[in-house]
Amino acid sequence: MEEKGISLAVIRRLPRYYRYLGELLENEVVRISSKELSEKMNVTASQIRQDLNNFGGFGQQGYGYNVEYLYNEIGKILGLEKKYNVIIIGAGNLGQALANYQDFERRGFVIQALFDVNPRLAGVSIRGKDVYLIDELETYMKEHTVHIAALTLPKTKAPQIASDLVKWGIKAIWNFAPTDLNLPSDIMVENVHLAESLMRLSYKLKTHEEAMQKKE
Amino acid sequence: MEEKGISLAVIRRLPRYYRYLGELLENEVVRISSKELSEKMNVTASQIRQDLNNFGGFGQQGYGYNVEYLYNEIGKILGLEKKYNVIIIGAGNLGQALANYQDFERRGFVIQALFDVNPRLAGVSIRGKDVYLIDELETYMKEHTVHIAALTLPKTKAPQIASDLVKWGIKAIWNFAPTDLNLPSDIMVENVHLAESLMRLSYKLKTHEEAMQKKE
DNA sequence: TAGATTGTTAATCGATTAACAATC
DNA sequence: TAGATTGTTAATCGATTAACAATC
Repeated sequence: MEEKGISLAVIRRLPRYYRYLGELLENEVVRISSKELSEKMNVTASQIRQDLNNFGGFGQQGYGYNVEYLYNEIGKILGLEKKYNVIIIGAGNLGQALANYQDFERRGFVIQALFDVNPRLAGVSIRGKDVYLIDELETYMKEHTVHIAALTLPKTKAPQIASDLVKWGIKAIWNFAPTDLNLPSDIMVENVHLAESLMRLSYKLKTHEEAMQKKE
Repeated sequence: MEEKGISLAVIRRLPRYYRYLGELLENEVVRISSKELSEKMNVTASQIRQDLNNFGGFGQQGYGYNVEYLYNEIGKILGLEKKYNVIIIGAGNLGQALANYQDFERRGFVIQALFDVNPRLAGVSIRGKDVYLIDELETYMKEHTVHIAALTLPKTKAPQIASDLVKWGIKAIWNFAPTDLNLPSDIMVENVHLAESLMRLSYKLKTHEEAMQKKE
């Protein structure tokens, strides 16, 4: 059942397929061909078929793909049929924003608690989730099963907390701090570097403007 | 001066180089070779040299790269010497988190105002930035120069607001709504799809766990 | 000058696209 | 059965790595 060496490029695209299929499902579309989907998504039909066939044959010749079936299969590939317990380290605006985001719970990511250095936040509750003082993190980790920790704290504190979390048994980190965490290779890390994203936008804008000026 | 067809892969890496060089600069490192940098960043020295040479020869044989000079040059490439006026559409937690993020202002992204549908938020001020009612957006756009709009609103509203913004002259959109915006090709869009990022983490976690079980 | 390291060309590797036989 | 569309192999394209001559 298990697959070897799926390329990172494919994995990056999977959630987008999943989103489009979810929308088709909402619109009660029953079947779709790789060609139709490719037109909606602005990719090639070939790529869709290649990507999916990394995981198995989900379609049917002459018919295409059953939307609901494919949606569920991609969900399984992404591990969305499981429940994950998530804690948020750093209860500032961004941490609170994540705690408030209902979409995550729908997909099986259950936010259990938040932690912050600020004693004024400790004891507060955000959407029914308690905020604890960061000092309580070690005890919490020992008493609960935590799958994922979201790091929404300043970059100065992120590396230390991350290695503590690893020590206390965390297996995956969703890192929003603008730094790279150098953790053992068996710890899964997904970075969200907002500043880098904004710089890419800036680059595009600048380059586009220069191209426009050239034309004139 | 202007370059043709820099690949997206290169552009994605530029902000990361910029970040590492910034840290070296803070630590008062004067020069660095592609080899040293490659070891810090976990990439090949070859790739660093290739990437940089897309934009010109910033180094010196036998010496390496001057950290400050290279930092500034990459900053220029990314368009960070310019000031950009940014508005945030959607003053919920995420919008407020962005408004509070000081790093952006440091890099020349000046958040000018927020907009929200919620009348209770209108009139409020976040870190000195006023929140306006969304109805005032059209007038605001006509009276101000706005370079970038960050969309931190529900996906149901994002496409409509995005096309309104285009109509009113926006040139770049930083999209946090979990949907693709289909805008004219001269509008620059950078997506931040948090749910997709989390799904990739879920995939990695699931795949890693399965690999572990297999070993046993 | 000798040593170091770039800039750049060539070789390799991987990912995307095209094509088509298999088959529903 | 004929038409459609997949699954998959082969061809192409692009990105990464290796190598080395240029040169500081």
